[in-house]
Amino acid sequence: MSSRTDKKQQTRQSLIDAALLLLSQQRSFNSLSLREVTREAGLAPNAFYRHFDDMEDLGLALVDVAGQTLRSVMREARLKLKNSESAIQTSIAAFFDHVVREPQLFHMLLREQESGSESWRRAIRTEIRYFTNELADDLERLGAAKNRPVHDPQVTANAMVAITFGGVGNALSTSAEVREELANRLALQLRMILLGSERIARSQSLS
Amino acid sequence: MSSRTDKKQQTRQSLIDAALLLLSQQRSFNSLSLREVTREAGLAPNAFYRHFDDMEDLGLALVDVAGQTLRSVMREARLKLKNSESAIQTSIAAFFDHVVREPQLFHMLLREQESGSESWRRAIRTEIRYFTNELADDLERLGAAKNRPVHDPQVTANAMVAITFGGVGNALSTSAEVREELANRLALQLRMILLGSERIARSQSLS
DNA sequence: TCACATTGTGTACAAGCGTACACAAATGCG
DNA sequence: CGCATTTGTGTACGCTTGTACACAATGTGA
Repeated sequence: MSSRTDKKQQTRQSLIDAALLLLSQQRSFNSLSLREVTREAGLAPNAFYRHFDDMEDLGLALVDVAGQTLRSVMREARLKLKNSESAIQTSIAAFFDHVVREPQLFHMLLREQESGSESWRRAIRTEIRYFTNELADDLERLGAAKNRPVHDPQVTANAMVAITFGGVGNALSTSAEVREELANRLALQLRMILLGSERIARSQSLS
Repeated sequence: MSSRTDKKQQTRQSLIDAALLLLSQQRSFNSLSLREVTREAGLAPNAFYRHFDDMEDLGLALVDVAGQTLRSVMREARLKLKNSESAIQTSIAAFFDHVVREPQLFHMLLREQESGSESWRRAIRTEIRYFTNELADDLERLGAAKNRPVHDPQVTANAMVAITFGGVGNALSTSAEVREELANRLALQLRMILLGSERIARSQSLS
């Protein structure tokens, strides 16, 4: 259709890509300057304003992208999950794989959860809550199916997500071997939570 | 003795205090400028160099302070812990109390764990590992005393710390009521981990 | 086709930054 | 005491930043 709006989306995307490229392990988003991003994208500084109000605005777009990819990864993992025994292991593996292969987005999510502006934090927590909710559903469903009850799926899922995100954060900055060790440790920790949750559920169903 | 070195320590501290003051919920450390800090401390910009090489250097000093206070809080909590039944609840309460009353230091720890330079991250992880080790010791000792075994205390403690730090991070930006709810949720989650760890320990001691 | 709206450029400016340098005041040591 | 060192100040610089303004190119709709 309109070749104009196409073009616009394209350069908008190039700004996003530029920001993502500049966003390395060591550089936080708000250490990026508007000029730097446009430079990387091969644009004049002023062109930025044709697409975003602000650097903060760009940041929100990034959070959005990160959330979408996160959800898509989860969906994939859930598909693989059906014909597998150890749900935890495969899910973690998928998650690690994705995050390690494309660390910038996830790392930004992790970092700006604590550092970003109020609106970013809200956006990020919404994404994480979304993630948590889906996991809670899974837990409840699988728990019922396998006759392994889960106490307060929401809280249980929240714990699992918190631990996973923290663990993955650590894993980002290490070698592949250490990473595998971390993945195993994480799996063990998740199992602890599940077992504990089950135990509480059982002890409560008695009374 | 030397009134000179005294004075020096004093203004050094004033720089640290100034940085801490500027470090609010919304401002990350590396958004602070050298000039800003000296301004807040009532000094000329150049005076900064008499005390620190760099802003990064100042940051390391802050991490150090944060680690010390964190450990002191833990020690206090451990004292209270001896004559109490529910170890988890009281520990969490102490931890929350401290962190909420003086959020800047802890929040910086949390935030720069992901955003800071390599050396900061190392420093912060060292502090956290320290914290984790002490908890692991406690777990093992208390577990043996109460005949409630703990599987791999290090890993168990790591999980508890990860969850606690994440939870406290959330708690920093909410009202007192929500905070109490979060504290309760956290306590439940920690209990899950402990129960799960115990379960694994028992099942392994059979084989 | 023609006028308008849109997207991007070039120039410019004021502000803030880190830091180099020369210097003042105070302190400590021989 | 007197000289050297230390701690802090004032000035000055070159650089980067965000953004305002005028303008060019180009696609769009009447």
